[in-house]
Amino acid sequence: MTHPLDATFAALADPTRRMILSMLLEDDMAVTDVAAPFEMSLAAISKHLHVLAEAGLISQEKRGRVKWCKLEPDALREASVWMQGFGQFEPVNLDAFERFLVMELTSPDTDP
Amino acid sequence: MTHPLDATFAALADPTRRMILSMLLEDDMAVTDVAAPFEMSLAAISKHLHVLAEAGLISQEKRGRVKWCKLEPDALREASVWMQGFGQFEPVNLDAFERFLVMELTSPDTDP
DNA sequence: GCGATCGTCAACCAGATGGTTGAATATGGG
DNA sequence: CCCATATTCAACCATCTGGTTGACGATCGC
Repeated sequence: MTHPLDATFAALADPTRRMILSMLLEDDMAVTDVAAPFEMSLAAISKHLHVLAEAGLISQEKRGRVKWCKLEPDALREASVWMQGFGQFEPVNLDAFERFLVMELTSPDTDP
Repeated sequence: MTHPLDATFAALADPTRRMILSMLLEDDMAVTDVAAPFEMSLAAISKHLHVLAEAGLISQEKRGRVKWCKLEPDALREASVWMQGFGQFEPVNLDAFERFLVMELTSPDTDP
């Protein structure tokens, strides 16, 4: 997996990771707090965060015991630009985004 | 893999598949013609096209012996909307898109 | 009808992915 | 110093992925 877009899209292909990104939209979070709402182990979430960090979608900074996770929205720009080339570029619609976020957050993320 | 966005992003995570989409931007193509520029087998390309079709990114219509592949850019809209929520991205820049396409097309897609 | 062309299917393989558990490494608090 | 907290590491496992090859079913041209 050499092209940066490979890593970006692969990272976005997992619902747990997309959920994490949505959570980080609100505010920076510690790893443990990121993991709290999920049913999987902390180690699994740690791996997911590693994937997101490798893709440049988040950054992580350790302060004391706590590793803080921060959204890096710039990493989405290349992917966004790539995708936009394929459609009729309607203006960005944040209301639609809110709807999708709600859909994501209300749909079962782990296993029903 | 249940959420539609899973399939969309997973399909986009492969450079061969992104290349195919770029090719279909130009015009509809038969499976054999899609496969021509790649070094992998026809069966492999057939699988890639299946993945793209499952994700709704292309449609396929068989006319006679030939199966025509058509880009379905609408399928990118949900993914695009989802992504756009993460940043204030500058207005869509088609020149930038061209640059990325060129990068994709000039960078080795199979194995250097 | 026959042979060539178009495309998929099936079986197989190596390697990546997503999860688990248990041990290990810091760091902070009292 | 000791214990609890925060996070990762290592080993392991099942499943998915992306590729191969060879056989197969359709369809076209003649």
